[in-house]
Amino acid sequence: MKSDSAGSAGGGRTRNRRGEGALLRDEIVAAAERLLEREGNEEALTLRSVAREAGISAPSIYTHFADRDAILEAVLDIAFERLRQLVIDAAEGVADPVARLMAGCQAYVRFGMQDPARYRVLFGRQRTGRPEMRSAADVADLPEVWQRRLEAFGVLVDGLKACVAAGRSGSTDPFADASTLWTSLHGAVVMRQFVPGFPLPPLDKTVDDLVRRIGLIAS
Amino acid sequence: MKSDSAGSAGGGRTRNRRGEGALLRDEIVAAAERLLEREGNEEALTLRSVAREAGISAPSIYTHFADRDAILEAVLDIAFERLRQLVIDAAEGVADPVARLMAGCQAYVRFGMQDPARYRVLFGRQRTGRPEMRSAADVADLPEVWQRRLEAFGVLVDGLKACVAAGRSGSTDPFADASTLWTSLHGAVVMRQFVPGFPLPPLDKTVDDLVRRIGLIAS
DNA sequence: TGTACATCAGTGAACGCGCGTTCACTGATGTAC
DNA sequence: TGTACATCAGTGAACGCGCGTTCACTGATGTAC
Repeated sequence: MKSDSAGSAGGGRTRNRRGEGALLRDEIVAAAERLLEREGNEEALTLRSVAREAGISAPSIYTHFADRDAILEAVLDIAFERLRQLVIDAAEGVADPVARLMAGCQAYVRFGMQDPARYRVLFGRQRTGRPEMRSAADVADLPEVWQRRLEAFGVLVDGLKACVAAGRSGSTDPFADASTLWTSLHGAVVMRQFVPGFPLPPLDKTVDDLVRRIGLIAS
Repeated sequence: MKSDSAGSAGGGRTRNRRGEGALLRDEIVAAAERLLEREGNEEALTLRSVAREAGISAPSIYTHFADRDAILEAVLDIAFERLRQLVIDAAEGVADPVARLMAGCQAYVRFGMQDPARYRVLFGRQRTGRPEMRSAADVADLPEVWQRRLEAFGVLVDGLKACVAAGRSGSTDPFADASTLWTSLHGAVVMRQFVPGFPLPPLDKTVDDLVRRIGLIAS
């Protein structure tokens, strides 16, 4: 039944009008997103499966993407933007620095839990192009590649610094402690997905503990 | 040059004598291990690649393993055993409970960093067969699947309990806190592998901080 | 001790599959005259 | 206003690849008589 060409059931898409070929690019990305959400793993995103999902032939992809990896890159960008927005929105408007930091962290893990496939695209496997560097005390010190993608992390660093400034945190190296907090949140998310039956504490409790303890928040 | 059959260069293995066919099983597992170490990722372990590495034809695998997944299972068992042994060895003989807990945690992350592919086989991707349960206060409460595979985790739980008993930890729920410590160690390891250029703190410093802060060790 | 035979370890060729990528093409649509 | 033509969006068939798995087989080795 499933065929390589055309939208498997009934309709079949009508091709874009002349000059509007670029629209297909968005349709392809949207198809990739749907597929990622439905299948739940990155490997399901093959060039051919994306084409099928989009209701076009496989070669049509090449008009808009150089290769399979280019599609994944596009999905990656969207995912980073989504995460960034969620974290920033959650922190925004919260005045108390501890509550603000907490809200950002909770939003981060919520994204990871509710959108596991997309989270895994972001942080799940080795990527190519890994810039190296020695140290940093601020997000602004990071190479541009990191900056673009880790704005969400910046919220975390700034949040902890604000807690220190307000005398609510005893951290003497907020960048380092925020980094450790970040990797711990990451571990909390991915391990919950890896061993879903294991009796780990409720995630929001864990996040609360991690922020207070790693962030050295005075109780 | 590379051929599907025989050991690509020169020799070619001599087949086992009658009655010693089972020896090939170990050779296959050893080949899978070598391949995993060399290639660094689980996906490199295909039935055919393992056969090539072992210097045998692909169908020969079926005498000893039901299918591709069965090979991976064997590798998995070895990896769990290796991790278990490393953690237990590290903790053994250390009298001070805090130092003992610390030693176990350092051994855990050392395994993860030095043997990333093997670590990823253990904790890197979703697995089939996920038993569910609500809560636990002790490793003994866990289903057998977990017990067999998480003896290393048990060392951690016991270690924290010992700290509490010695009045060195303020934890009121050692199982939960040990769980959080575990997922945090996991995050520290995998994130360092994912973003190798990112200026994260030295891992042993991070482990020290995590144990003291999440474990509520009195300073 | 010699020989026929059963058993065992392992092979080679073949299958169908989905993949990424290429190529020459088709047919609708806008544009120039 | 009518028509030839260029352009553009997208297709269908084909390629070679490595994969997991099957099947009928081969040839050495131990065993029964």
